[in-house]
Amino acid sequence: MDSRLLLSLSQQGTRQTSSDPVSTVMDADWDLHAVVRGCTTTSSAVTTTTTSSSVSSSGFSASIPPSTSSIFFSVYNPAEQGGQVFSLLENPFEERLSNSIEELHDLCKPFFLKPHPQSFQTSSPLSSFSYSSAPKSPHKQQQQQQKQPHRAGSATSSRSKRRKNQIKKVCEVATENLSSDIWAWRKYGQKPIKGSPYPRGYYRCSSSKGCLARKQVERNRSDPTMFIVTYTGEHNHPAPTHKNSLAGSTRHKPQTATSEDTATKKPVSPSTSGVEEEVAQHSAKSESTEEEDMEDLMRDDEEPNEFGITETVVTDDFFEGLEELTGSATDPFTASSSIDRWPLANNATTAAGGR
DNA sequence: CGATTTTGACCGGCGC
DNA sequence: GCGCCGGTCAAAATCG
Repeated sequence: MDSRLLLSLSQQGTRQTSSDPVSTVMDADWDLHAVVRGCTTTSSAVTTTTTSSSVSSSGFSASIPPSTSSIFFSVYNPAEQGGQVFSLLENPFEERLSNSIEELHDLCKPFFLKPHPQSFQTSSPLSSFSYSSAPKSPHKQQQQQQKQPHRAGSATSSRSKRRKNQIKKVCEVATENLSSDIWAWRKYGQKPIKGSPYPRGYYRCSSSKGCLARKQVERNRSDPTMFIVTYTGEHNHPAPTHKNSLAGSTRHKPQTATSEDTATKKPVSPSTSGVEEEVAQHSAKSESTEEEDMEDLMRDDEEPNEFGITETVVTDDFFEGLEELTGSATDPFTASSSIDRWPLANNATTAAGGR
């Protein structure tokens, strides 16, 4: 029902005070925050990459569902404390959208034109989406590669400096689209996050053993219908051509299962487990068709969008911006139906890994 | 039997 | 230097 495309590119040197680990990504002088919010009327209509009003000069592309009823782009430079907000209502994909997209594109140019020294992976849909920060130190990847069998002592080197300078891609994904992830993910942890009522699930790519890709899924506290998916690392293997062909795809549990069930079990979308499982279950019905549709669309396009529609490249100020957007600009569509089920998952999960 | 999830513990980055 | 907290590990449980 509510799908949004939230695009946020940020480069900033004057980083806003944020302790969020996400905020360590970029270093530059300006910040571009493009928020595209689409509100689709039906959950089945969500995924479309075809009408992409894409800003793709450097591989960045944004797709907007045709049924989008309203779109907001906000472009701001935190250094100036200001910004422009393009509000596109009604028929956003007509002239005005294109105009605004162009505007946006112009605004983005400085960013897009920056060289991409390090794309995440060429075969991944994310690659079209990825940006690269100064490759200061891919610590995490190194750590993972060096991963040692014993945690104590020897493990120390493997985890060192894992947080800093880590390249992350943050996406806000609607519940319906959590299943749109084409990759196979295996959950390896879950933790309650301070300040958030919802736990965060940690996933790694299960398609390939040495794959360094990581994914974190967390429910958006200000908009529980949305999930914040953070990708780190990169896949070292091509994306599965078809979801059903995912290696080591997740198992299927009967409906009784609280967690794994929908999410990881759907052969198609293992990505949605842990936190989002309830929601995934909730939307399970529509998923089959939805995904079929999407795959059709994907086939039409060159590359599938990993998240269906709602993708976000976010760095530093994602959550701040998010709060502003979802908070101040409350949209009626976010009142969710699936939240009700959340407590279940939450209960089941919060106990996990906590401390 | 292999793959995945669950979950408590551990480790280290980071802020104070 | 200390404590908090996020991220990861790995054993156990579970499932197909």
